[in-house]
Amino acid sequence: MSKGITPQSQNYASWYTDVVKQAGLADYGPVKGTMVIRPYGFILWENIKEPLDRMIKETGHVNAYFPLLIPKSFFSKEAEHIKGFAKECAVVTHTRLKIDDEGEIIVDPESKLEEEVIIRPTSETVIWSMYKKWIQSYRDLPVLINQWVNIVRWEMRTRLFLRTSEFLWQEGHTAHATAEEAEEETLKILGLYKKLAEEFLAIPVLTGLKSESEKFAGAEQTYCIEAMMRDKRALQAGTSHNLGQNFSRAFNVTFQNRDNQEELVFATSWGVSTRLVGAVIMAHGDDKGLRLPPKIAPYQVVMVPISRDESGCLKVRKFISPVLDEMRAKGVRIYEDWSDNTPGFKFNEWEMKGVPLRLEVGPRDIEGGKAVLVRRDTGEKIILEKNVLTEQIPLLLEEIQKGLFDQALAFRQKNTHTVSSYSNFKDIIENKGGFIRCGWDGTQKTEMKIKEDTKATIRCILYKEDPSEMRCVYSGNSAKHVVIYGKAY
RNA sequence: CGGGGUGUAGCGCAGCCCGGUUAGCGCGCGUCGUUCGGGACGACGAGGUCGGGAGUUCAAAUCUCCCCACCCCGACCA
Repeated sequence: MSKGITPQSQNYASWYTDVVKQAGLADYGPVKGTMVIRPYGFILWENIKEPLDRMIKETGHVNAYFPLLIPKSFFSKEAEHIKGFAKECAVVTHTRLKIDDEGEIIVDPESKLEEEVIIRPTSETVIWSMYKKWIQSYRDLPVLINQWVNIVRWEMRTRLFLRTSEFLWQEGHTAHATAEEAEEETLKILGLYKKLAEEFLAIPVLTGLKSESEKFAGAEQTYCIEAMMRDKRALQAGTSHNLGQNFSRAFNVTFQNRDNQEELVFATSWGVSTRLVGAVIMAHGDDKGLRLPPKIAPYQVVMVPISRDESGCLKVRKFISPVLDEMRAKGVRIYEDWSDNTPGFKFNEWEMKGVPLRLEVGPRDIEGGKAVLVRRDTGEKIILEKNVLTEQIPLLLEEIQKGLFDQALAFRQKNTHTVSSYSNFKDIIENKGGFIRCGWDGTQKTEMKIKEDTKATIRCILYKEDPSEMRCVYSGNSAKHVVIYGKAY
């Protein structure tokens, strides 16, 4: 247990906030619902972005930038879309301030906009207004554009990284000539997201389809990656939508096909956000703080010198610097903590910050030509000869990466229950928590009833699994889908 | 928007009932010294419109009224 961090078992929500603040990841901004991402948190986000951006580009997409401000009228074009987002749109109504007679700064009533603009809660509408201009022929397709931007969705209740009024994300918007191609794109991106989560964030995810009530406003189908946090709740970590022709119809985006016929284009959109940082925190963190996967950790190794005085520091430096230089040349991210805190303080501090490996170098090590390594994932202490460090540390980092994934996977498996009776379902949701795998008759009525009873929702439909042997856990009718139920963030 | 609560140093709080010295404590912060293999210690020090306004009073952090802000719990969301 760590000083100043509420244990997970006592209050998971407090644990989360404590860790985010004390590890220096983020802080609350001055406007309710806003978040300041501090450098340590931002490096983490950059390290998540970097591999995803690379994968997005490798699959033929290009980055661009569309404006933050969107005419209000655009939102009325797609009926479902506006229904979904209307309640959380920030609206710009005026363009300037002025100083009134009492010296107070007020909104200048004379600067009221003719047409109000909204701050993007997502960019489908602006993007499709532009695609209309750019797409005429099948030769213009596909359009494969992504953007890394901030968006605003006005929220009542906020939690750092998980739910804030403004957040950062990546949103891809593609246009295709056929429905098949759009579906293929939607799934391709889902695959990238899964790969990002599992290979880089070390978070195992389920992939599936959202139910009608949970899908994106304006989509035909929403695919998602869903992860289990350490409090056994589900976190939607990414979504990929097949928008069909809904937006091309709303914005009248057509193209001429090879047969000289006019057709509406097919669309997709997909995104992951800074919420992934929250996912990393909650999928791996323990009572000591963060546990970061080496691939995305801001620092992979922290070197803590143990020394009595200045000359001791010098000896440490002389002993270990060549090793550190060599590792840096191999691309290992290393932080050397020369601050004048005590070693014990530093151990706790860097454990809280989740650094995968700690390297301790003190007089005893120098004398024996060794160094002490401590793994953050297992707490295991390893003493190694100095001359094998450069070779061993990268291997250990790989092991830790894998170790975190394996732990998370084992945890999810242990907490996923296949059930066939509703009483069993309720018992597990109330008393044990976790994911429930069961049959669903596909009706909205069943979905609503279960939500009312238990607050659990369908996290995803396992569309690849065959439901023919199953019955609906609620109605007892033959199951239309195999689904995963859980309480969600 | 309905219910509950809190505003006092950077953070966390005590003091308020029952008005009365110079408003206090812990952490943090600064300087110096001793320390340093699991959250060190000592000395000295800096830091306050007591959320804001009005009122009662010889006297208000403390009593009265108004306002403001934020937090927690219930209907939405990546």
